Amino acid sequence: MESKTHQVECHNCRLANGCLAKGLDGDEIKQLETIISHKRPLKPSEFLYRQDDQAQSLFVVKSGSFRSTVLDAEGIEHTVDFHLPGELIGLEALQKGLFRGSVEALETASVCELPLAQLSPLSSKIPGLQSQLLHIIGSQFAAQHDRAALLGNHPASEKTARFLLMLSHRYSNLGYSSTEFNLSMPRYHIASFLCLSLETVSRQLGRLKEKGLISVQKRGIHINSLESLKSSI
Amino acid sequence: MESKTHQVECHNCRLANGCLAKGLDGDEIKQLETIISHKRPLKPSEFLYRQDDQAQSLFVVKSGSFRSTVLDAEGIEHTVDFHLPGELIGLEALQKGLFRGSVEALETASVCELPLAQLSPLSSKIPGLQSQLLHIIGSQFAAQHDRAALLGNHPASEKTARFLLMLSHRYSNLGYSSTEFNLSMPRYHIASFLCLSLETVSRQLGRLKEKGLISVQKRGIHINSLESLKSSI
DNA sequence: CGTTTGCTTGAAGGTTCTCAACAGAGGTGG
DNA sequence: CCACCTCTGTTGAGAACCTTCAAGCAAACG
Repeated sequence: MESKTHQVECHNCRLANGCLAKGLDGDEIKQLETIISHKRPLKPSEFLYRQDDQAQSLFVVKSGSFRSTVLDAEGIEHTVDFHLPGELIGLEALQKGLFRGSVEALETASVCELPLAQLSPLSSKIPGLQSQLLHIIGSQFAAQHDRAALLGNHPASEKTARFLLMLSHRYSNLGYSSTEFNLSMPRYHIASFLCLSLETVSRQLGRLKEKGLISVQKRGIHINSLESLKSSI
Repeated sequence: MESKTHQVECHNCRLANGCLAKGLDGDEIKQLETIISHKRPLKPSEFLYRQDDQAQSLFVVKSGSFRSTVLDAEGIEHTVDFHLPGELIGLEALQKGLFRGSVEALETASVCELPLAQLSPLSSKIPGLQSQLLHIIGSQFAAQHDRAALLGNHPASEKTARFLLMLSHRYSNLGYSSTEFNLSMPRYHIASFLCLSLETVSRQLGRLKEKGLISVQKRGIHINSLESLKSSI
């Protein structure tokens, strides 16, 4: 059952136009579908892959969300990023064929699998695929720039507000509400991502609530005014 | 004079085997050389490009070093990375054709210029070039994972030691000494990169010196024992 | 129904930042 | 040639911020 795959249908996937299939014609999409497979859905806290695993494939998040982590030399885990639907995972494996971090499902989640051995030749054959691949790679780098600005030298209050605004922006790009969403990760994962203690994150969310900028009910976040939240930074 | 270009000779460049030319045969290298140009060398603190500039090209550091920065929404500058010879710069522009950060020479420095419009078709034609391009992209992602582990949730003393070890490692990969090198950036750029105040960086370097782990003379760093420095973390 | 997990809140303590003064190097101009 | 200024780096003292330790609560789970 582990390796059972399902039929892939990029042409009626709602994510297709933020994904690799964007800009391809019907025939090209068919070729792409032949190399893509689906693994069975992952359960919460199940690993998609682990640091130092051999990498046969890249993955695109189809549903749910993921967290990627690295272990440093001392064995301390750092949360590098969260991944929402449509995002490409595993690019760091292009260097040596090894995954340089682990990726873990935060909730029930599914991915499309792109075998590296077939992706590269196919992208040489289909120019639109190659350019879309480079486009997506570029967005990942651009996102990392944004993340650097988010995490850099800011007090905890700003990091927390920026974190919520980043999620808001990403959900909005996916067609979801930009002011109302559920956090798919616990406080200590947010803390690890923002390089803060979990108590500080909890307190900062509390302060944003006190100020009337957001409403918080456990994992549920409601941003009362995007503008006020932005200007609070 | 601004746009004067010089002849490019990948085949006798000492960086070639960490660069795009790696694994290409003589004829393929010739094709690559036809699309690469050199700009005149940049002077210290001169910009290679600025945030939101139109991106026509990617760049590879040929000599000297660079610093890349982002401005956040509030106009605060963050140092995202330092770039040493052999490293590819500008990948974040693959998304929208705009540079998402600025890149500034830290000293007299030169680059090879790779026009995007010609790089993509050429890499379709030369499979070895495409795979080497993906390989380099992969190393950039891998490096970002390492950076996350460097910067994440550590006290200032560890960040500083890790920073020196990272530079040591990178210089060593370039064939330079891993224990003796000159910092090409002032303390406040290190501080901005590590998310610390410049005074804290200065004090931490002082403490590493007091402990006998390193010698510091302005920009000159000598690591007395790599092992001791590592185990001090 | 007890245990575990996630979250909140309080108090104390430590780390880092800010403000400030100072010193040396390098460049400029009189 | 020297005075002057700027830039860079060091060092100190106090304040602010964040972390750690601790206790308590609610919801989820077996």
